[in-house]
Amino acid sequence: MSVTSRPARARVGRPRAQGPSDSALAPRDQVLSAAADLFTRDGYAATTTRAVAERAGMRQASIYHYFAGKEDILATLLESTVEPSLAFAGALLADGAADPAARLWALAARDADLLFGGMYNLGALYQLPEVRGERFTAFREARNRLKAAYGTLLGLVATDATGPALRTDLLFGLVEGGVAVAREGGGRTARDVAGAVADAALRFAGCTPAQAEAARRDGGRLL
Amino acid sequence: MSVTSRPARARVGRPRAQGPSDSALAPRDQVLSAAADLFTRDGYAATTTRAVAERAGMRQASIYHYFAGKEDILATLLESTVEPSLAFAGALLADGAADPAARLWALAARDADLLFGGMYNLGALYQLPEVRGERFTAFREARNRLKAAYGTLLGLVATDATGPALRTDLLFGLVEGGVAVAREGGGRTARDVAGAVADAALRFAGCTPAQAEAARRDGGRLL
DNA sequence: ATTATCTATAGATCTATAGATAATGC
DNA sequence: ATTATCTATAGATCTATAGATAATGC
Repeated sequence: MSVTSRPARARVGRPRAQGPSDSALAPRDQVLSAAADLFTRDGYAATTTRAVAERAGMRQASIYHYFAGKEDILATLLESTVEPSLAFAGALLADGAADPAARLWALAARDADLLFGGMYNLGALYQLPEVRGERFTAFREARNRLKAAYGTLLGLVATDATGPALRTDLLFGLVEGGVAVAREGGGRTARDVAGAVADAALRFAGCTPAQAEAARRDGGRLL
Repeated sequence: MSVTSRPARARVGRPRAQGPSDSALAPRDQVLSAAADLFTRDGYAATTTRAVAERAGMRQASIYHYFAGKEDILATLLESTVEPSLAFAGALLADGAADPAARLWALAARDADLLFGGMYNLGALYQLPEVRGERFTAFREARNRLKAAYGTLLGLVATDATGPALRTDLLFGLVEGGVAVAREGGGRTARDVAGAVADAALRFAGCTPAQAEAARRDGGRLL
């Protein structure tokens, strides 16, 4: 969802039937933003292209000027969501000087923030049943690379190596499970939930309270 | 999904076009079973009533003999899934003699088994976006009662009372997050995952390894 | 008579395409 | 000339209902 700024005036092309948009987003990003809202709330199959277009302020057919089809919109959202987490994970893995527990905390905190700290609960997209489809293989591969980064850091923190793959999956599930927690509402900020998730990740990795405290402090500097 | 046994012969009513079913299930349960399979795999909106009926061995219109509509099928599945967990939780809460950590372990283990230990990954139903709809209020209320039971046991185990509601939500999310882990496959049995989830719940509650070991042993007897 | 099923279909979508149109750019 | 949009619609569904039918029960 690259937020391209829109030229202030001089809009080429036929005007919109609903009147001009007051959004600061480029039209393509208006579509993505509308789709993020609706897909995360109502799911992919239950969201019609008409609903996406209307929320973006244009007619149903007009979204095909920007996307080849409905699946293309979801694929774009998924890939642009996982990318920043993946880049951050790469940087953390390369930073051999920092404490592994601090790096794990930072990865979980940043990831949680990206998953459900924004305007939309983008992490909910990951759990849509449609994401298992072939069109989204590139996204799933990126997500697996992110999981591998969790696994590497977890291996550096937790010394007992019982079922490392399962432990990694559970840790990953813990972070992504924060999505459901954040969605419950309950008057909590996403930042609270993200922090609690990152703390739980340390506890899960077997840190003592003292170690966790230090990791949290040092991890905060890595953000 | 009450598994009513079917009379061995003497089938009243017009025969099925696809020939008689070789399932041991009553027709209504064949529909529920088919729907559980498809809803958990493909989601609710993406599953057509035709697909459910065909998998159940009958024609699309015939499922309306057993259910008022598509939503009714999902509501039935949801309610019958949460009920056993809720009954077990009630029994555990009443059992004041047993160690709280052992009871927490037992609740998580049993719940995980019900969520993803069966033939279908029924826990995936809980995360369908449609479940937030009004038709499923009764289910959501039952689920909140189950969450309250987790909260009560967690409060007895974990002495530090920082954000008890958030901690409960995270713990609940950890257990339900096991659904996604079990779905990944990876050659693990659901029982492995359920055990790992229950262990993680104890670690999350702040148990030391020695306490967790004892709780696991005693909790196993409560199942 | 009762039951479980069937066939047929109405009415309401939903996605994607075809082709027109109303702006600006040159 | 190029662009972003529009209107209109084809073709493919999908859910639910109406009413017929082929069994058993009495």
